[in-house]
Amino acid sequence: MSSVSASDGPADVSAKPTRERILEVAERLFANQGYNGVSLRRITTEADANMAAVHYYFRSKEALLKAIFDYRVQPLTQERQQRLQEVLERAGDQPPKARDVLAAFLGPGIRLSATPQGAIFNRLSAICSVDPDPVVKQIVFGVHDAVAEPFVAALRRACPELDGPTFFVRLQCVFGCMMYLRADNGRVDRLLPAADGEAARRDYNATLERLLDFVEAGMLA
Amino acid sequence: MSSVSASDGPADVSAKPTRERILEVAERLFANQGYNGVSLRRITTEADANMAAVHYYFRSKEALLKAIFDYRVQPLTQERQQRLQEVLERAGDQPPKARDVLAAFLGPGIRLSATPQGAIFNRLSAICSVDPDPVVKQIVFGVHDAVAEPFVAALRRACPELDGPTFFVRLQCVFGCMMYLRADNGRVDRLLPAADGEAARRDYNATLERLLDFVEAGMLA
DNA sequence: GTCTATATGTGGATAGAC
DNA sequence: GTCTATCCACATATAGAC
Repeated sequence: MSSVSASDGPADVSAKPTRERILEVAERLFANQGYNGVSLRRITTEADANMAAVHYYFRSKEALLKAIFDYRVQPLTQERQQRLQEVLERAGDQPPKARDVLAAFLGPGIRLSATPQGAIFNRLSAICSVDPDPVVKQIVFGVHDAVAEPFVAALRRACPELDGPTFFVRLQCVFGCMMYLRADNGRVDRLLPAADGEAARRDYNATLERLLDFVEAGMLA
Repeated sequence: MSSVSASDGPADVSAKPTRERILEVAERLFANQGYNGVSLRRITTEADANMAAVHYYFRSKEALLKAIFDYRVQPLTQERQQRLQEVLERAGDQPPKARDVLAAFLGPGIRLSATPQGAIFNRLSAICSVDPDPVVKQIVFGVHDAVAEPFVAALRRACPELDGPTFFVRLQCVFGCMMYLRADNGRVDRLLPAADGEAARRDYNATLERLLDFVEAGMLA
């Protein structure tokens, strides 16, 4: 992203090295049309490169997707882990508050939508997390499992009164809410006044609070 | 589904007419690997037919997917509409209860998972609803919009105190929960004891109640 | 109605020049 | 490091025999 010269903006993409141009274009196209919906030909054409460059830099299409996720997920994971740690330290020996745990996990992802590039990755992440292709599934689940485990353990401690299957269903609901918001697939826009969707998207911070209100109430019901 | 002769079960698929064999196999394969992840060759091979039969009966791959949805969604829509009407009639001039509206919309879909064929269609429906392919999106959104609109209007009346953007986000959460449960993508199974997931899946009726507890609390928070 | 054979297009991957 | 040209597998769709 941050390249050698001061860039004029996302449009001035040809100033960056070929490898980064490919990464950016692939991320955007995958986010809009899915991994299997975009050909390497299309990516290289729009990145002002050629097919061979992909195999030179990434070896394969699959490895290109993996590179995108590795690059983007690392800072996300770090922030999540740090926030969770703070929550757990504040709680001391007591179980943490459900809302705090949820905020530590959901916040960094939702806040990504503050930047256009982050919003693109959010859509990519959400789309890939339900992609039926085992290649895609393995990459996405793999990069997220490490950070999801301590979060789930903390949330479990925050809701000790729930039985196992209930916690299972509710955790699915939490993932579903997060996924759907990050995917932002336009379904609800077809059913509600356009102004409401625009207002919600304008303030991602309020969106996070609204999401937390929803999932906190759901987990504590 | 209900064919001429008393079938021995889903394995005895060759007793049915070619058109129905293709429909069933395509539904199952699409549900597991997505529309673009399955070739007509694979479908016809497993349905004990050949490529040309698909074009004879359905004209194209896209029309085959549409036929699956038309066939499955019709009874679902009818049940949803009837339950919603009952809820509205019970409420009279008063706004309906949010939980009743949610139950009318979510119940028929979740209960589909009671039968293996229904569970397959639920996965298909969920996967396709986030499929980035515009062809797929148009088919799925199209068949569901008609029934979603009165449901959304009723839910809006049940939550009059929410401002527009908040209702927008919360409705996205409701769709996200429904979608994720119906997709049942195995993500949460990787993070929780296997017994909890199995127990939850065994009793789809309890799953529906757990889902309703979650989304009702979320909408009324 | 059901098949084989094939037309036609596009995908990922690679060889080899520069 | 970057390109052109090409290989090969597989996709949808269709023509035409039976």
